[in-house]
Amino acid sequence: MEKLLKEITPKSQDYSQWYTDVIKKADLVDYAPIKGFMVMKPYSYRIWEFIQAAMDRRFRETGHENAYFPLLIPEHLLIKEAEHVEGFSAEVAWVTMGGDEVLAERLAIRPTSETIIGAMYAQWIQSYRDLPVLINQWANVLRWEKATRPFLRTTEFLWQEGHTVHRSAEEAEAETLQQLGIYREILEDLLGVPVIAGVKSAGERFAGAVQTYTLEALMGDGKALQSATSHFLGQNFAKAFDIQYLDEDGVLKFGWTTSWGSTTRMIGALIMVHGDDKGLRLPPRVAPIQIVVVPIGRGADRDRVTDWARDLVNKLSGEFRIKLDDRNEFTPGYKFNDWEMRGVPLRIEIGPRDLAQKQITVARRDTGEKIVIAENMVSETLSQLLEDVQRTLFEQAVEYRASHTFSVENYQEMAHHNHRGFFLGDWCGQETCADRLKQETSVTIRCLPLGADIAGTGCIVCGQPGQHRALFARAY
RNA sequence: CGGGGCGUAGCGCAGCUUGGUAGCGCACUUGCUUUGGGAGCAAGGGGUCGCAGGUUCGAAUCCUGUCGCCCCGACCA
Repeated sequence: MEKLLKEITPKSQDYSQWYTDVIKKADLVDYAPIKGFMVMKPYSYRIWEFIQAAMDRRFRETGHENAYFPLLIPEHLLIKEAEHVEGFSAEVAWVTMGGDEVLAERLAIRPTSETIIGAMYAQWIQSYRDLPVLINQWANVLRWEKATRPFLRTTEFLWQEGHTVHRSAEEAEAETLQQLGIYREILEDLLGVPVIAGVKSAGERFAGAVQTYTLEALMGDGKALQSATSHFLGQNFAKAFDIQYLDEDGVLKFGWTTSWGSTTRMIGALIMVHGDDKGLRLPPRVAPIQIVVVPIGRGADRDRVTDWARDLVNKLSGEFRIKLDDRNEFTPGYKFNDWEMRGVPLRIEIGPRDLAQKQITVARRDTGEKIVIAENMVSETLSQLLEDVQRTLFEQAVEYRASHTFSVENYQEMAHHNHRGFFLGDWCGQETCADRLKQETSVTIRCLPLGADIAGTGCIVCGQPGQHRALFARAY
């Protein structure tokens, strides 16, 4: 392997520093002049736009519509659902002044919108004929966090939050799971991030939810990242906000609500799952630039090669997100490293030799492999290669996860792996065991994977009969 | 909120111990030569040394305070 990039700290040396280096050097973000906030630069915002587009399409296909609710929530609304307030009170930012005037009631900057949306739904819903209500919102939210990291946890972040109301518990639960399925598609098929679907234990549940479903992904340092959540809220919010409808039988009933959200944190998952010591590796489906073309040559050769490369780019630009790097001030070697750092999936090199033989040389970012393609095969070979990179990145992530997932019969076994990785074990269901585990090892219950049966080896903490098969890990 | 680290040019740093009016590398500008894995030479531009007090003839350097950022933990997408 050739010399590593000087600007990026190797993952093995210091994973956090590696992450910080990559997000900066790949031109994804800049730190904002306010603690805990970041600027998403065009390169990362474009990735977010691809995620948005794919998700939005799936939401529409499943009958949802977008709407937009206010940024500010009056205090009296925020505190209506007791558990919910308790869960969020520590991280709410408040607006107390309007111009020079002190406000009569302080206004919360939304940490999430269940309350204000619930208040509106209560007014909109009268009859069973008004149900279901299936609305999604693309928005920013604010949570006053103590420790922040770009994408993974920032004070302000972008997300979508879906809020639905249903006539029955069954329908609401089905909605909750359906949306979880969409998140899974986005993470796995679009971002190439394999996830484990499960239900949160009571201690990890969303404040005010009856049931929280989650997708957990394994990062390159062996820590878990909660990558999307979907909540069945039962009638908790319906009762707090008086969301009632008159049913067919003439009886006034409370609706059943759900909420589900996913955030720019998914970009953090993307970076950590695929990145390597040379920088970012982007799956073609979300790569702002899928193919970069680097002309090589000197003097007259260079002009001929560049002209030819420009023609090629023009020809292919309808089909691919392709860019010609004809900057004269950098050498090819510099450009190779630069685009690798930024994670571009394929690089085309065109030099005098290629020109003479009517061929192009393609380098894959995922494997580093170089392939020579005849001119008349370029278009179809490139699309195949892009698909192959997309698939390979996902497969590599699946393999990494498989080799870092361990079944354990007691929690001491986790120490053999430095508490890094996914651990599957039986759990008795007692929060005291979960607390003790966390206290001693910083490992938490990420979820109870859907469809997983207990092994019968007893709770990994107390040894009592297991009630659930659980996925344990240290988490971001 | 605890622990650690750091604030000097756009970035990375040296200078501080022992005070004397700021330097190196990269980046940037111009010119020439270069280009199949981070090019070379030459000439340039750019800094109220985080901020505020204090000590001193004189402070990047010493003292006091303060603000900010990064990392690691505890709490949360």
